[in-house]
Amino acid sequence: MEAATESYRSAIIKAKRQAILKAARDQFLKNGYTHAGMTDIAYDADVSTATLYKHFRSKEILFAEIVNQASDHFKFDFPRAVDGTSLVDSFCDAARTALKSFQESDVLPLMRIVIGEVPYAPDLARETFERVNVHWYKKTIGALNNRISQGYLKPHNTEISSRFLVGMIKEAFVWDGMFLADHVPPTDEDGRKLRTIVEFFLHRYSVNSPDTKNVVWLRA
Amino acid sequence: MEAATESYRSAIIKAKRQAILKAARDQFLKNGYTHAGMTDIAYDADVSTATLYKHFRSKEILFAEIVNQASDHFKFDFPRAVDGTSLVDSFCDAARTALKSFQESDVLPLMRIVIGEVPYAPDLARETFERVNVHWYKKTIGALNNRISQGYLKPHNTEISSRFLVGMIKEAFVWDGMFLADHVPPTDEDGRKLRTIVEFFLHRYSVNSPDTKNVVWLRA
Amino acid sequence: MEAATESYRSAIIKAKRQAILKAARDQFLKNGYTHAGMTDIAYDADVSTATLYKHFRSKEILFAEIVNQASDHFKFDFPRAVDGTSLVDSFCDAARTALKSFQESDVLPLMRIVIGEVPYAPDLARETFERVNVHWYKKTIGALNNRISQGYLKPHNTEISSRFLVGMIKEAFVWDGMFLADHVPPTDEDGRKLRTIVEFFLHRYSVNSPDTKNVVWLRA
Amino acid sequence: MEAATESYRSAIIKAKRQAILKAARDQFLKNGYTHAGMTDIAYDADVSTATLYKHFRSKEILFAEIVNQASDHFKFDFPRAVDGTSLVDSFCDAARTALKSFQESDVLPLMRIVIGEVPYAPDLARETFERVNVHWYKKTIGALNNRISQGYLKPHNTEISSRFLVGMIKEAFVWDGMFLADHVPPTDEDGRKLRTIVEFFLHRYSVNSPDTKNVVWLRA
DNA sequence: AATGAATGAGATTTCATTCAT
DNA sequence: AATGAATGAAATCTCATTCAT
Repeated sequence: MEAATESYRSAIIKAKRQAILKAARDQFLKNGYTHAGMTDIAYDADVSTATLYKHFRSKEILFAEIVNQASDHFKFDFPRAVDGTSLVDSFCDAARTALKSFQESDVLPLMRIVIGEVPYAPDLARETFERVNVHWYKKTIGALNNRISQGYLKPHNTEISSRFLVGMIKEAFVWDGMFLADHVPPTDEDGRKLRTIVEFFLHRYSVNSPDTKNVVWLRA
Repeated sequence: MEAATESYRSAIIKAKRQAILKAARDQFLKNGYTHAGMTDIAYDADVSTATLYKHFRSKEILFAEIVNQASDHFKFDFPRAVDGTSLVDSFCDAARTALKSFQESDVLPLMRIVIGEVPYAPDLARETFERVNVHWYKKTIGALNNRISQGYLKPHNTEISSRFLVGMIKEAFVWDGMFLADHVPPTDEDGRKLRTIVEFFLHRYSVNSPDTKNVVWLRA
Repeated sequence: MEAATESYRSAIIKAKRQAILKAARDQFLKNGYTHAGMTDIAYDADVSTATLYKHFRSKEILFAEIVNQASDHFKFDFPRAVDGTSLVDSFCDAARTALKSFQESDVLPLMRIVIGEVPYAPDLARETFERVNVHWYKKTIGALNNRISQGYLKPHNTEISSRFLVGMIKEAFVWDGMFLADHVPPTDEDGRKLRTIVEFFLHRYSVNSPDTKNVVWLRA
Repeated sequence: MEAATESYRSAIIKAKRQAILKAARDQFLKNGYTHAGMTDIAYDADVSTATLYKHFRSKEILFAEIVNQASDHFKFDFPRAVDGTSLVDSFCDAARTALKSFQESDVLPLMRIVIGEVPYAPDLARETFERVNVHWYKKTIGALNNRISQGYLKPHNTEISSRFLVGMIKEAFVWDGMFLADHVPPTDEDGRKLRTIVEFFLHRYSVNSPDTKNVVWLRA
């Protein structure tokens, strides 16, 4: 009986925690860090401010939790290449997976806030950078190394080339959204855009792209 | 005499205006938008708050002025290619020019704040985006078109390729600084890094890089 | 027990709210709307400004509350006529009731402030007008209609005659107080003044005052 | 020559004074006393604040000047009765003259401000009361005494009866405008309204209205 | 365990008036 | 005589956090 009561209670507590997190996320997304009020968050979560503070010792901690939760959501794995898929298609699939996860995790508007708070919460920014950006690099590096060992790509420094690939993808799909609140990523042409990027990338690194070792660049 | 007096007075006024702008910039850079206090700015500029408000009608307007000033500073022109320079070198020069202007204009830490304020000052963000990002694209497009018309690059859609080039440069030199407050751009290896990017770019678009029209990508 | 605690707490809250209202009223009456400071009100009510703002979201709302409270207090009913009272006496009683309520509700000095704020708070002014002036008219109209149906007054348009009666009473007892801060309504002679007004009124509308249908006004 | 220059200068000074008064009036009418800024007034008058203060030592004095100017404008004289006019018509003419002057002097919106500032500027309020209200009474008393001495009205205390007459007129035409910013005095039916009031008044005081000395009021 | 009223400290902004030029 | 930039003082309001109940 006691045990049942215990677990019932803890279920309620967990539910409240979730309600707080949801309310906080909404507030942060709507109003930014500073203008999201703890009082409002508590009100939206149908909880007293005291309870809110029982769960999260400070606003900063609460915000960090939200951001970390979102960046957890961003942790993705590239899909295995389906047999008979062209190299281009398989890279496109991989890129699409990353982008989809990025968009669905809603991490971008939170990143905006994190970036704005860099002077005040540098550690959180660093952590977010690790969880989002570095994660993306690492996954890409892994995939590239994999293709190299399978003989599809020329051996090369994938730490650098991964940056090239991710850099182009972010430039095309992410950077604008940093500045433009209502920026809706254009899902229609995504396919073509991604394909262009991937082909550009393979021009250099695919094993069956022509060698350029002896090319002498023109003068200009 | 009158004119002299007039100019002396207006010189003082301008000096005060500059003092305010400097104090404000420092405060914003140090504390971000919200935590930079108008009182503190006035104090640092050795001016009463009332005077501060005579010069700038609101905090928002003051901040916008600072951001616009910085992004004005970012307006650069690519250098003309010196005769006998290799294509690679000339592209590296151009990229270095942009990066140098970017770093010297101190626009990055201000962009952080602008991004944090996107929900509250979307217009400022959009304007900054235009002045910084779009400016960078346009200059690059111009340079690329120039090289194409001179026969150094294969004809192609430079709207897209410029994004590739800028995207890789920003990934290498800018993006990290978005999140890391104390990020000092590694000026030492800049040369090598830039060169790698440029060479990667030329692999695809230089007229004397091998054609890949008939390449059939492997399956994977 | 819980209920008791609850009611104890809520009693304190109500007390604080009352303290705020009292302090605010005093401040407004003493200094007018603009010169009454929220800080001072909070200080007088022995409460922090934050608490003050928890109770009343803005100065405007606080003021409106006070005005509405006062005009609620002004809501009066004419006394029933005691048997054997002369018509004059019963009208005087009625007028005295209205005046007494008006003075005790302290609505006049608040009306001064409301009037001063007409351009800024037109709705409050309109509402006050309804609650005070219109209320007075309506009660008077009801009383007049009542006397008409009982056969004491000639049938006539009471919408108009009520204005006459109220207008004369306000001219005699209210209007001066609009302009003169320390104006103490002269309670001594009230009786005589009121009686004169009432008799003047009955000269025209009492059933046993002579008919003037065929009077031809002199030329002048 | 000197004299001419002198008079030219003083003409300019007078013009500036007028510009200030006009700008100030507009500001006060638009924004009320407190929110009308001296800086704005100076700006609108195309004059420096220092010059403004040369002309009017303080805001209070400036405001008083404006109000007094308006109430000067209200100083009217009843028209002489045209031969062959009925008593009613002549009273209506008189009342209309007063009302017209009241409306044209724009004194009402200024009176609103004066009333709002009673706690802060009691002397101005008292003076305005004298210039507007008392002036109105006195003119009316004079006219009434005149009619009495000419044998048109029964001899009586005109200090009291003037109040009755003015009170009813103000109730009908002024009072509402005190509270309702956009209140436009209904010029269409003015005639009928005024006539009703005047006839009501003459019922009691005209020499050829029936005597009521021996009327015994009913009981109720 | 939970409440939510209360808080201290600080935010931005506005004002009538002065005084060096 | 005239300017208008500068000011000190005060205004309203908001915040994350605490603590008596």
